[in-house]
Amino acid sequence: MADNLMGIREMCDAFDVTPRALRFYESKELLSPIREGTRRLFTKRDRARLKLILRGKRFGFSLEEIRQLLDLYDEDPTQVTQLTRTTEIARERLAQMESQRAELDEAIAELKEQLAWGEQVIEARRRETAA
Amino acid sequence: MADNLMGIREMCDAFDVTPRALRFYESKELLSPIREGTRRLFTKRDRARLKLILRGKRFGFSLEEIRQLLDLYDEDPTQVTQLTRTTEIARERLAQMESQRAELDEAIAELKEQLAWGEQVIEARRRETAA
DNA sequence: CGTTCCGTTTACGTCAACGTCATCTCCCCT
DNA sequence: AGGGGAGATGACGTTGACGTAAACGGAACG
Repeated sequence: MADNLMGIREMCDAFDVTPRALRFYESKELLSPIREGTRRLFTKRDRARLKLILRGKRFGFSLEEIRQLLDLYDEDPTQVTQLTRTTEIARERLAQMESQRAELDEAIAELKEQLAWGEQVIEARRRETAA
Repeated sequence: MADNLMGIREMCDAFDVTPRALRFYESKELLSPIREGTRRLFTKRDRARLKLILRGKRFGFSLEEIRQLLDLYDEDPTQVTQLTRTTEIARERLAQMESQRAELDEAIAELKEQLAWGEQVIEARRRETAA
């Protein structure tokens, strides 16, 4: 329970990322490990954030977008104005995501059509050859 | 029937791309317009290929992947094996896209939750202030 | 004490898919 | 002859997310 802190190597192994990536995320202010001298010690907060970072990446968000979402998660929620701003940002992102989803749906539908066409042609060829 | 050939401007207008893009595709060997002196003349083959290129891009293929598919296609468009390979690749891509969409849906749901939470907090604050 | 690791900083390199100049050549119009 | 466009050819710029190399510091091992 005392050992909340992880070195960079442990982090890399735990999350399958490179040290360079972690330093890079820190430089972009997505992580803020504490320093023991010059070395980085990652807290449980850093680990939670990294998890979200990696998930965001899988979703196709840019690091900058992820940073904004992270800020949304932990920005001081006592100020109504701040909170209002962050929900605005969230709503924008949501709109983007939904339009992205729509585009993706369209592409999927189109690709399926193509696929069906291709398979049909293959089938026809096979019958020709067989005859 | 004689005027199979299009200048670069016509191509751009017809497909809504920039001249730079067309030259770039040519440099990457995705297109090979004939030359009248120094000028490019795009054939019907180029137009067919460009159509495929743009579709490929909508599907999220890289230009390099598209080039390979195009090459595969005119290596021998009558061979079933080639067509089969293409549909295999397409199916893989489709799977990727669908999993991507699933993740996106998940992310949208989470973000919506966050949003609802934020708005609820704002509402509560407002009532506090009003009281 | 020397070597081997792990870690740090600084800084330049990379890849994709073009955008954006800067120049240059032709051709047409008046 | 002068001007205006369209098109061509370099060649450098851009953005995002790191990779990679250089040069250094401290700890641990034998």
